[in-house]
Amino acid sequence: MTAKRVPPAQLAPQLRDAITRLNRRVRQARPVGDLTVTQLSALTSLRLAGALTPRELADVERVQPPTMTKIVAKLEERGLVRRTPHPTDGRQVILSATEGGQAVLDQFERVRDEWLARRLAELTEPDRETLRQAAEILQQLARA
Amino acid sequence: MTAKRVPPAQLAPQLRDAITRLNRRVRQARPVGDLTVTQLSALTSLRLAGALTPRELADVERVQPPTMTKIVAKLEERGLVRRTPHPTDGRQVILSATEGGQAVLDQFERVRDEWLARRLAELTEPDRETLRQAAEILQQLARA
DNA sequence: CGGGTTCATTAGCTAGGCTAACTATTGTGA
DNA sequence: TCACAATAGTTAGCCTAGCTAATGAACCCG
Repeated sequence: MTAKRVPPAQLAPQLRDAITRLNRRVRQARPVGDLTVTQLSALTSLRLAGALTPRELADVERVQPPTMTKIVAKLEERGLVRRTPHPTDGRQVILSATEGGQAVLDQFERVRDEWLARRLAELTEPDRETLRQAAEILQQLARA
Repeated sequence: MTAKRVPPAQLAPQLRDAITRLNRRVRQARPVGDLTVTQLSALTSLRLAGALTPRELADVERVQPPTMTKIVAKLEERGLVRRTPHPTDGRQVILSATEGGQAVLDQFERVRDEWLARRLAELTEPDRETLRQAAEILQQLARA
């Protein structure tokens, strides 16, 4: 794959379409049970952090608080997340993954035949390396 | 950025989260007027192809026909897309971009201060090259 | 101590997807 | 030639994913 200098204004539509289409495809493939990608992502962030407030989790996931309220409600309904009162501030709650939530994530991390992992396994090593680097840059862009 | 061998099962969550978060961000930034990213993408595909049936456009955009029916209805409402009867098959319609639709896309292609284009302009050339290559791979994954 | 700020939630909305079912049209085989 | 199967697009209904504005409870600061 030879390098071609593509100006940002031309790369933007290409990247946007790629992101849009892959996102659709990824969302259809429920990686674990019937959790949505959004729920899975929030649960993963919660587990990585140990505990977060709804506002913090919303920030990490790049959504507004009301959206996170609903996501967390679903996870709580399924027993995957617990809420505890904030030790010093009555306005806040502390969220953490329950053992059930951790188990779901453990299972997810071991899945090798999940759609995206399988597709990635079919790529060449250099292509995977490109995507690994791209993932970091894309996360950076999302934080901008 | 040194290369690190990351197995596919580990890369999958990283890539998925990156895609999910950037997709959210990209959707908030309406690149042209008040067209959504989905509408813009469909209109772009239509313009590139010259004319497509709803089924064909749905295939290109990786959505189901009922979804494309609704997307096209919105574009038609705004006078950006026209429907014409199929010359030989009464079941089908032919979709094409109107002059208004083409003008919108011309305008979009000239926008340099659109959010994503600006973010990309701020990256290093090697990072942009990584994303250019990644966009191709991601499109390929979306077609899988 | 009162007003402003913060936190999370609720209400209401749009967009984006899907499946199942439907209607109209075409194609095929007996 | 006709009946049935298949196809194309749409409609209905549903769920997910987001947002903003408003609300109530709690906290902070002058």
